Amino acid sequence: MTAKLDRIDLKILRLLQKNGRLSNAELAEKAGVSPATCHRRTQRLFEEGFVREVRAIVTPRKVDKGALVMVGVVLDRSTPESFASFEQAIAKLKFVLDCHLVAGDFDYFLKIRVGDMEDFNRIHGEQLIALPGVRQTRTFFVMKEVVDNAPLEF
Amino acid sequence: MTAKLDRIDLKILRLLQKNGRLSNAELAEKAGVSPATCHRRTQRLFEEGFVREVRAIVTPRKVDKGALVMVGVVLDRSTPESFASFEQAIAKLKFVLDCHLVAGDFDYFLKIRVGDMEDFNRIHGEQLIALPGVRQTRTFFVMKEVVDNAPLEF
DNA sequence: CCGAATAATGAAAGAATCTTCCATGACTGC
DNA sequence: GCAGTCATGGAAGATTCTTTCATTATTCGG
Repeated sequence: MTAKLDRIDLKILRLLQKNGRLSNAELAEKAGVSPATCHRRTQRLFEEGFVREVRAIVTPRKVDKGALVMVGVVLDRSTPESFASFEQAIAKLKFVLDCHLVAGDFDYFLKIRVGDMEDFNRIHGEQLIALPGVRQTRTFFVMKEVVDNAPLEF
Repeated sequence: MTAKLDRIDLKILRLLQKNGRLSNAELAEKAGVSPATCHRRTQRLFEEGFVREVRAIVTPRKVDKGALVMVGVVLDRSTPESFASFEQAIAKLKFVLDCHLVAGDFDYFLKIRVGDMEDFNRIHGEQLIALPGVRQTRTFFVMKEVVDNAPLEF
């Protein structure tokens, strides 16, 4: 990383992480280089995949997705086919923000956003426990979002 | 929500969620309105907080943060002071992406990004178990990121 | 159903920005 | 020291932003 990114690249990355809609002119000024140089640097950071995407982050509560739920999942069998089948199915569920295969007491951890508890209970009964190979789930309702999706520090 | 956002607003929000650096001209064309109207709509969506922020999402692996760990935390006491103290301390730890107070077997769930397991072990020993009021932690190393930080569907 | 008031729209235009070209300066390896 | 490579910033035409304004659509009381 340090081999590929100098101080200016890091500055651009951090600025864009804070405000992805900065104009090239503003970015250039804040980074301390000319607009032309800044444009080239930024383009490279995108092309080489340092920036995966630039995304507007919508306020969940404003679009009726104010409830957050963490769910631990245990599968019936720990076979590659079982995992693949589960992962294929979960990728289609739009309310799943995170799905991670983990080592420990669970097979998967899910992070789910829905409108409210009632909403979740319906989804849990109709969609989650119906996923292929699910033996049991453990639900952790989030009562307070202390830190949610903090920007990456580097 | 449906009362405040019409079809065009929703289109703009979804387009910006997919590509936060779309120019107003491109946005206007894709949304099917004039640049002037699109500009006003977009400005309103920002001003009224429908868009929390626009952020470049940096590829974790590219900046030596390729390892993801979920951690369940149990505190010694379940008092308001105990929670407040923990939350205040955790907000200062830059490697913590998520920290949520949950109902269930744990008090908090953490989502943490570090360089590798060794990195995590040092952090766990030096910083996590040293947090105020922590009785025990349970670590779930992420072996595969099936879905990470998916965009909100609405 | 009407009409007035309010709100939203798109064309237009000056200001700002983007994006590329190019000449210059800096660094590298021999 | 020197040739080759690379990064830099100025310049400028093309594009975009952002506001103004006249027009159209919508709302609401009567």
